[in-house]
Amino acid sequence: MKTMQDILFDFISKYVSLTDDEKNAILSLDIFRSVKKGTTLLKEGQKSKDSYFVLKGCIRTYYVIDSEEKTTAFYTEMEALTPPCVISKTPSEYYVSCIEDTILIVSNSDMEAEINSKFPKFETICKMLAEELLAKQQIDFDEFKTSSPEQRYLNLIQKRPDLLQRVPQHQLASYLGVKPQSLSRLRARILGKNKG
Amino acid sequence: MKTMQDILFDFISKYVSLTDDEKNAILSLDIFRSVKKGTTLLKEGQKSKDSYFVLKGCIRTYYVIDSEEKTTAFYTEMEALTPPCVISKTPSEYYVSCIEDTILIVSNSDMEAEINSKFPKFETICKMLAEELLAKQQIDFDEFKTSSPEQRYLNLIQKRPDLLQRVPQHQLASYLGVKPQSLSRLRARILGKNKG
DNA sequence: ATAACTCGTTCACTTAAGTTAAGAAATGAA
DNA sequence: TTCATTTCTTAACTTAAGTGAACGAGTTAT
Repeated sequence: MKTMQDILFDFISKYVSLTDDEKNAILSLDIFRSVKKGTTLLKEGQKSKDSYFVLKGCIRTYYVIDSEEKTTAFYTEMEALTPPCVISKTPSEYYVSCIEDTILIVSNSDMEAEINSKFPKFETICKMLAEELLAKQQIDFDEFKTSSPEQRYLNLIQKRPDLLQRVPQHQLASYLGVKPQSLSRLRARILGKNKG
Repeated sequence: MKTMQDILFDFISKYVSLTDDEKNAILSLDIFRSVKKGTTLLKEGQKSKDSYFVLKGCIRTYYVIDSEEKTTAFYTEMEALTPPCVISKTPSEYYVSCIEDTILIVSNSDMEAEINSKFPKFETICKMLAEELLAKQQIDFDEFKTSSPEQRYLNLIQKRPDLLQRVPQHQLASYLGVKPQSLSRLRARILGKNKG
């Protein structure tokens, strides 16, 4: 049975190899955190220096626009989120909350700077991660722009089928860029096509 | 009158300060490149290690889907593009071409690795740039998801009014996620509203 | 147990985007 | 210049998403 630490180091080993010293330096930071379903990690208007890495569970980001929640992203196992407000050093424009009981790595940007100066290798990890995420997100954005809500939904079934199970429909809807009623209708339409 | 080199170093100075040695190391790479309007920098299916930084002019990325061009991004002065295929080391899914006579910095990922090992400071620049771009793109994506084509167009007028002047309508249309006819209609609609 | 909510679905109606086609205006090439 | 091509707009029609309302199923709180 893998511990959370094993999971973390397995992940990092995809990018660089770490010495025991470096591993201990990471562990000494005490960054693992367990949070209950429903917990809000970041609120609109708040300032924060925390980044999140999901080891187990699921978190989502959402805006409140005209007193309506607009969910824009889900982060599940092995996915990382650095809210834009951490980079821009301005109050957050959105909320981050847990939609399942979740185990996270929470890293503070000050702490990161410190470990970066001690172990330059971490700068390399972070750079690679950021570049990889940027490339991935570019592709996601391009797919979103070039497809219809129905295609996006079918695409989601292929790429992240787990989300359909673990996320409420109305949150999925805004993630797909439509209203919950439209997602219902769109699903009924697809079902009809497959039958007829 | 600013030279292209001045423009580059002014930009970098926003992130870190460079010694003359470091500046010379950059210049010795011979990275400046002038390209004519219409030049294709990257084709679908091609492999490449080149990243682009626009000093003057405008480049766009587009997919060809069902023999139709789908423009997904424009990069203008002081904006950088590292195509996903450079990160993933797979053939490119899209085209990159110049829509104006353009002056670029073209940097090769091998070359970057070399200069990174000589001057660790560059790793820091790249990391900051990547993180900043990631944050910026997250916000762009969120705005796209949470708004209608009309809102996106109005948003574009606010945020990148220059694009309306320098980019053909049909390229703007797919950038906004609609067909050219819909963009025409949508613009007529907005005009009508403003007249009353 | 019941009342109040939330969630997902459905329906009827409105609004806007996709589609097909046509024509005017601008651009480029011979 | 002239011819051909591309670009932009408009229009009529189709399709799908937004809106407001209603309903039942499942939760939560009292």
